[in-house]
Amino acid sequence: MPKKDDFDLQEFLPYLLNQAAEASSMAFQKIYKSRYGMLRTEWRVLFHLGIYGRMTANEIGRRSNMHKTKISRAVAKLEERRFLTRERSAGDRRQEMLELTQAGRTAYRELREVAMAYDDELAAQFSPQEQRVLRAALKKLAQTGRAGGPYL
Amino acid sequence: MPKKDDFDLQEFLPYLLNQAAEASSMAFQKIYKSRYGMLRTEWRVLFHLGIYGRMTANEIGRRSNMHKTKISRAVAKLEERRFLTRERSAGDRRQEMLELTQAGRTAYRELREVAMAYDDELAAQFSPQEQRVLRAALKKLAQTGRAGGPYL
DNA sequence: TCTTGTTAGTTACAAAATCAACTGTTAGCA
DNA sequence: TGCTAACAGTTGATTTTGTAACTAACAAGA
Repeated sequence: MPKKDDFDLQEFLPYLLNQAAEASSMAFQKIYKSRYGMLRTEWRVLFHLGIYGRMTANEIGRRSNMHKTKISRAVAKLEERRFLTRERSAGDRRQEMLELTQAGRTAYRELREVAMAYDDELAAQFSPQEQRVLRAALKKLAQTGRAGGPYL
Repeated sequence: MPKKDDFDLQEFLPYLLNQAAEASSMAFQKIYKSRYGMLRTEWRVLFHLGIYGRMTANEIGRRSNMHKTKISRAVAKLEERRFLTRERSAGDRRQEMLELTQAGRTAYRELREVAMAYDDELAAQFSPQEQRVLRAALKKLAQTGRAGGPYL
């Protein structure tokens, strides 16, 4: 019988995190995909504008850590669907201010309700203590490779 | 001043998990990509065979939760690079037994060392208690949408 | 044995992500 | 002013993924 290796893939954090992320994204994805035909990048842009209000594509990129080409395409899609408008900045004409339309805000609010309910369901599996530890740990891990975090 | 929305994207678990997963995968990805030209699916297949020994593509799929087309392509790539061999099963000639070659085992062992060291580094940010809570929570979340878990 | 249904794995095509090069604009400075 | 470098955002080419349809093999019952 061939010696079984003792490395446990299920304990390897990058792998485990990916499994958890994918599994927990599924149910939410089904909704924004089927209900609005959106992509992941699209709901993210929608949420950034819904939560923080007017901002440029660049700032969305800094906050969300998505590449600017992804954002550019997501913005184009959302504009096409009349969920947002762009306005070239007077001060710096390279950048455009993005802002949700009424329809965009409505979509955002609906999806936000779904997200909140879903998050509650996910979190309900854990004690308040566990939730705190989990969220704090995930935030730390999300800093991996950035200034201030390890591995850079 | 427009009312700032109170939904906190940084607390939304699917989003937070994704951020943590991506950030923490980066450093490891750099290594298997630059050193072996591998894709995520490829190191996963390599690891499954390295850890558990001979198995079929199908079983890798069940364990890793990757779609069979991804696995099929990863296996083809790994075979091309002479990291594994396939052998059609005598009992059921639809399936093929996959097994690492010597070169495959060497690559696996090297990457395993990297993975273990990296995981240690990541985990070092947390107390033993926090680590237990984190890993347990991630395993639960990874079950989301499966039989036995919520949302199905 | 024939039919029907299921399974393992592959392939073809469409959708999406990545990467590099591009446009137009601003900023710094000689 | 005129030159160069940097920056915001877009576009096009390539790579990777996802979806569906496919082949080949098995299984089970009429």
